[in-house]
Amino acid sequence: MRKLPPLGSLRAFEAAARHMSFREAAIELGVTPTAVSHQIRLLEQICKQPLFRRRPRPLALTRAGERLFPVVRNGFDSFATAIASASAGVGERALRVTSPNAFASRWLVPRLPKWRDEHPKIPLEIIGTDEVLDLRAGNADVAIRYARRMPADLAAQEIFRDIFFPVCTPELLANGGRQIERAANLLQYPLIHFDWLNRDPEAPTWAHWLATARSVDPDIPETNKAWDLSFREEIHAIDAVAAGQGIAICSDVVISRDLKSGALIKAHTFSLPGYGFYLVFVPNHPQRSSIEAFSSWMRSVV
Amino acid sequence: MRKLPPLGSLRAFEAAARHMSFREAAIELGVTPTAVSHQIRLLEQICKQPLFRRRPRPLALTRAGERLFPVVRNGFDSFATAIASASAGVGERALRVTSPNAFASRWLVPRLPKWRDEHPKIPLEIIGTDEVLDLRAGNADVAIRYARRMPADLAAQEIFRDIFFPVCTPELLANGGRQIERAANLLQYPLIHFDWLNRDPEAPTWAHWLATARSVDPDIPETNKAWDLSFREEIHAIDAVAAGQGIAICSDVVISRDLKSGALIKAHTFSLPGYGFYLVFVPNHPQRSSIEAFSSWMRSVV
DNA sequence: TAACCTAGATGAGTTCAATTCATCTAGCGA
DNA sequence: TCGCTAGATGAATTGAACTCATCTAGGTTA
Repeated sequence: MRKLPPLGSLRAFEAAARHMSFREAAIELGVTPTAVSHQIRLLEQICKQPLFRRRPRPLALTRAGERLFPVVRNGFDSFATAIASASAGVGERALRVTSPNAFASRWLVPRLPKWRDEHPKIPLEIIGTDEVLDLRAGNADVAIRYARRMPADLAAQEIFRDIFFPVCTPELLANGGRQIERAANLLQYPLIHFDWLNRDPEAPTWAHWLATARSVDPDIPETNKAWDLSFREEIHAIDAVAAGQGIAICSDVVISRDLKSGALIKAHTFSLPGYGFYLVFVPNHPQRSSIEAFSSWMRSVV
Repeated sequence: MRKLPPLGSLRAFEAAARHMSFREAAIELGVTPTAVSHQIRLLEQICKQPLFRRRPRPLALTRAGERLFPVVRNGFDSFATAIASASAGVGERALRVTSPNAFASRWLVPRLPKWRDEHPKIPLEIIGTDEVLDLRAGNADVAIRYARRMPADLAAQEIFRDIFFPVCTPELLANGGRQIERAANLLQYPLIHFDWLNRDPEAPTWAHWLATARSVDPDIPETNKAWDLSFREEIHAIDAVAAGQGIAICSDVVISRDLKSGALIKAHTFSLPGYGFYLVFVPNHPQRSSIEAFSSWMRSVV
């Protein structure tokens, strides 16, 4: 069984030994010399022998004191270093943001220069992954989570909700880039699909879009065709669309810049509801103010 | 400037990390789990990040916690070892007694078996030296000091006062071992001298003894002869006397056993006052009870 | 050599950081 | 689904740490 003395007594001892003066130790510790004297006396009682020779002056360590001093000093040095290391950079440390790949690529990364302009002192580190990282384990500071509902296990804020509709390059369309009026006409073009990780039957896939659009427009024929081109990840489907390879059902949020620039267009007016983008973080996170700044910026940036 | 957190918080953290349980840490530290929780939270605030992941169970260290834990554990281990080493053996440690050489040889050492009989649990370590060892520096626990007056700088007790008179073996004397009546007759024998460290003009040397005895017995001739044989240390002079090489002015205390056994005799009745034997120790010495036992024993042992 | 100054000691009284208590929450297992 | 358990929260309490008043010893200076 490990037995430790009151640690305050070690603190007083070490400071007095370093300064070889109770008075100076007291100044360093922000107490009176008497407090130092009491603590050292306590430690001497525990050790059952003197650790300092007080008389005659000057103060000197006894043999036992000399043996103990470097052990305590080195221990405290290592504590101070480790604590400084644990808390260092937290203020200066980049805010680590984890986000689904598509959102990181199409929404976040293109807007980073605007973040840097607005918040030059808060560097961001972007961790693009479709995996859900454990924030409590410290793997990231803040997560952008794409979910149907507000996550309940951590602090969360809703930033956006998106909708899904057919998207392609203007050049792809035979009508000179104007929106298609009859949904059935979409079937003349290659349909690009991507997987949804959660296997939600209501996820806005082509199959779901077509089935739902048919209730509004009975002209859409029943078909086994669900897609012509399929990708595992959303970001790759978007890349294929942008390369003019077909039409995909895309999130209006993720491709908002492409829509605004005209690089991509809404191929048909009918849309399906998507999910929400939530900013998620550990409650009372030390970088809370940076997180709040990031949240506000996300809501306002165009 | 080195900056340390409240050490109690490190204590709680380390115990919780070792047990990977706040509850068990609390049991070890003898506090409630709440106290552990508060301390760890305080430390996390200082580090500006979590050190433990509480949810979901089981409790786990964060990355920062993992980095801090071995540093703190190792530091505390080294403290506990050093403190145990500083206090170990103090209770079991021999009482270190420093004494003038002559007293150690002729008085103390021959009586050690009696000490062992009476106090089997208190071993003695005898440091025979005519040097004055610094008790405050922990070089010895208790000193037998031979001085004219009670030492004032430390706790002291007078044990004996001695007197000095001519001493020789019975075989040395031409009259069959009977005491010499006329002091002048002593001059027919080799006079053995030893140095007094303190150069006291009233120290009981042959010169002083003869000068003082002459005021009582005018028959003692003026003489330049101060000694025939001289030694640096008292113990060597006594050894020469015991070997039948002459007569020395000796302390009745130091050679009390030799006088009692008849190995040495008082060569003449005239005596000079000596000094006192004082037992000296650091006030509030941890082995105070052993010191008191030693003091009592010295006074009573024959 | 005496007076003054300073650093550490002693012990009673005071203070505040550490701790407890009462209550709540979340998640784990039966 | 319910009961149990471990950790969290915050106000109230406690006791170790600290201060204050006074003393002592020794170091320096005039």
